[in-house]
Amino acid sequence: MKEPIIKPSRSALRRQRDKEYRYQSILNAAEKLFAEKGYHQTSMEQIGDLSEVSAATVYSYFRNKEDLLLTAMRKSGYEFRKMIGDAFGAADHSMDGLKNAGLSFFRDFCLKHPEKAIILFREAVGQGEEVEDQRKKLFMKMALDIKNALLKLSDNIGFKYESDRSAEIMAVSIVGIYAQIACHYMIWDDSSCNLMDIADSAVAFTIGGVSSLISNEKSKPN
Amino acid sequence: MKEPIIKPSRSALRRQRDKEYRYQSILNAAEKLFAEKGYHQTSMEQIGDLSEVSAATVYSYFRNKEDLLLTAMRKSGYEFRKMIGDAFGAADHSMDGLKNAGLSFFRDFCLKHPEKAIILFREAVGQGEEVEDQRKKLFMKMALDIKNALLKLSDNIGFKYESDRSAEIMAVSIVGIYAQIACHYMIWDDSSCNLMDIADSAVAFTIGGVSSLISNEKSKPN
Amino acid sequence: MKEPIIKPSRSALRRQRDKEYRYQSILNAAEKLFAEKGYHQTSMEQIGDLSEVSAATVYSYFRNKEDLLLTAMRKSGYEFRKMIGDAFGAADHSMDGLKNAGLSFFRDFCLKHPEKAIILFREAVGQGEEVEDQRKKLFMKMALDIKNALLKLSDNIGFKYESDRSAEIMAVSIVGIYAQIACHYMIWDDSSCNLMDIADSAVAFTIGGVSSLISNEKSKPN
Amino acid sequence: MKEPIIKPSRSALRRQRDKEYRYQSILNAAEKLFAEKGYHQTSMEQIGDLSEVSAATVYSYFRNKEDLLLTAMRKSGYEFRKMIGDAFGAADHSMDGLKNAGLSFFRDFCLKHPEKAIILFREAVGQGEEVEDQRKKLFMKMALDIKNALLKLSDNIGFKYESDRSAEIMAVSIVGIYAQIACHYMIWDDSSCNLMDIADSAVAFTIGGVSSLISNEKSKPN
DNA sequence: AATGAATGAGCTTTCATTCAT
DNA sequence: GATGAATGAAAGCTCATTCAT
Repeated sequence: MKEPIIKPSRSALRRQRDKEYRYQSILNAAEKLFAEKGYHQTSMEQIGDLSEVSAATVYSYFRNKEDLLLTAMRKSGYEFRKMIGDAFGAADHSMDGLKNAGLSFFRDFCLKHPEKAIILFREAVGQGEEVEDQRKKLFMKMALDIKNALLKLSDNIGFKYESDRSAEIMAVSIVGIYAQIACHYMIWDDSSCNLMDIADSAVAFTIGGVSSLISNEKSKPN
Repeated sequence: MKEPIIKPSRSALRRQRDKEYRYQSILNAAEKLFAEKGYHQTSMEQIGDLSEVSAATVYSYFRNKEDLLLTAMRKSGYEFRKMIGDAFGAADHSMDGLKNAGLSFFRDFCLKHPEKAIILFREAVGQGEEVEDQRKKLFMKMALDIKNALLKLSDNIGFKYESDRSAEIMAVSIVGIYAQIACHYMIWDDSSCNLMDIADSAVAFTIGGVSSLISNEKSKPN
Repeated sequence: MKEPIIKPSRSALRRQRDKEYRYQSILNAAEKLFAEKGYHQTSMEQIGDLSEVSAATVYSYFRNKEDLLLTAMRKSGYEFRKMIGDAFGAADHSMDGLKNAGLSFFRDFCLKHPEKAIILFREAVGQGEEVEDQRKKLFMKMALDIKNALLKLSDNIGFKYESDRSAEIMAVSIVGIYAQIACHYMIWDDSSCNLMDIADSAVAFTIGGVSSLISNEKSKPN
Repeated sequence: MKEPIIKPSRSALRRQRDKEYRYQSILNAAEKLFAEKGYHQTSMEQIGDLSEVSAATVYSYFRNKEDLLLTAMRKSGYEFRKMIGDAFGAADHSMDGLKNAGLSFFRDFCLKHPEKAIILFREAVGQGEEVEDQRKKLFMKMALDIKNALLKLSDNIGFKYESDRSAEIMAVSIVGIYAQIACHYMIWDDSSCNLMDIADSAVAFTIGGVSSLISNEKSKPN
């Protein structure tokens, strides 16, 4: 049965647009405040103030405060993964891709959206069951992405890792490296100015670790 | 004039011992609960209940709830550093020492005191200014320890890193790797059973990264 | 460009009125309880109960418990001063005005609002720095009002006091007399029935004191 | 039956003396702190600290905190009454006696023991049922003393007041005057330097009030 | 749809007081 | 008798969340 196509009226469109705009401005406000003052130190009223609505209105866009954090985290996670994926793909899944992905993380993610990095690596940590559960899922996906990239890479070069596990562990390690470097040099000790130099070293370390395992495998029979 | 030497009475000694015991049992209770239910989900009363004192008594041993977290974090941090330092030193600051330190972290720290790892890597994160400040200091010390170990290592082998910075970044990366592996395979996905296998791989990755940079340096003129 | 005139809607007006009503009923409840049971013996919850709101609501109308006491004190102080001022003015600032003011204090202030007198002369005393500071300021204003009345009075009669100080001291004394009489015969020893007889005597004493000083001055060669 | 007379041993005597000394030093500490920081702002521990005993020891000398306040108040009250009585008696219960008593209050009581005045006129006010009850009794006794003095005075001069009540009211008023002047010029506005000038005026006002009523009576038939 | 207002549900914290030693 | 230690009992206060308008 065909649904009658209702052409949305002009005002309905505007309303729709306004709504979307509100949603974003609230979310942005939350991100900003969570990153700046911390999740617990931010009240719903402050989020309302910054996004120019009342605290009650925030509730018609987000289930609750936790939902705001979850959404912000998911969004950041999504961008993280996209960035990594794009960078890796752009270099045909080569070793250079791995390098690019690492540099891109620092250049395009951390430096451009520090608040996202802070939420992902600090504010979403230690905030109770539901958040932790989502964070776990997200980080597992991130690790999986990297693991797949590593597998593709080895495929391309024509070697394989000792085990599937091995690639996974490397992936998890890489996530750890990036997270810690971001935390250390951007969040704690504001070295934003020369973060890219640091990034170079960190990426070199990463590549070194990966290569060494690949080489090791290479020399092995089988 | 001779000061009378006040020999602590037997009862005073016992009281002293009792007090120390209380202090420890409260701190242990807090660690356990923070790790199990989360910092914010734990009330002072629950800590009192578990350590068989009243909440008010908890306050005569610790300034406030934050103080408990800080103390727990500091303690965990201290043990982390000691473990790493001992393991590295036990192998004469050689490359094996680096390996031992890594394995020791997983074997003697994570598996034996998972609640300490959880506090260090999860519950102490995202808990406001003071805690964050202390955490930063602690993690910087941890990174410094590892950096110094790396420097000693290179001295022993007779090579040096491209720069001081370079060693530092490796150290920070190593902290990141360990933290993330612990989080991933122990906290999230309880693979405690075979954590040591995972540890092997992670350590291999670490060693690979370090070696590669050392080798790279080696091949460089000067 | 013309600003659109925002006419407050009917509902907004009602809300405004409701709010004002709430504020008053909370303040009245606090006054009643402070006077009856004492400031420290009254909890925020009890104030909420009596004014039929929750304790949390009390906090959205008053900063804290102290704020309630301060407000109550200020309000009582304002009414005290108004009453005295009116009574004195109504009799053209004559000696009769002084008398009227005294009688009015007992008749219209103490007997009609005993809780206000109790707050002013008992509950606001000895309650810490901020309250004491405000109380001091209030009582100084009260004394100043009376002093000015005394000065006007002497002007009217054509005599002057030995010094400005002298009038001030009389004023302070008068405040003391009224406060003590109220405390003694209304708060402690409920003689409300014949408080006005007592008032007559107290006022007579006051007038006597003032007159005597005026006379003394009169007889002095300027 | 005759009690055997036990001659107290030397050590028992010393113990007795020590105990008395402790009692006084605790009470003094409490007076000092109550006057300086306020009753509620003073904790038992602080009282202990200042008198060099533990808070628990304070409880073997005084029933509770309220008891300390009550004792301090009673002691101050006793000295107030003694001072007034002596001064009045020293001048043969004449009008000069009244004057002396007033001056003595300011000179020998307020200036010498400001903390006593503060406790009597500020800290003991508004502190709950039991304290208020004792305070009432004390102030009634004080008023009665003065009333009796006034009656003796009128006897001496050969006139009488309109009624017994009349003398009582004057007495209460006088207490009020002294209390307020002390509060105003010593506690609030530290005019200790010239408090005696102020005292002169206040006493003059008092005497004026009394005289006027006596004169009034005198001129009346009967 | 937006919001002012109300509140439930906690939580931390303080202290006077007691008691075993 | 002195005291270190423990605690009961509140109290003040905050905030995420709900709901009537």
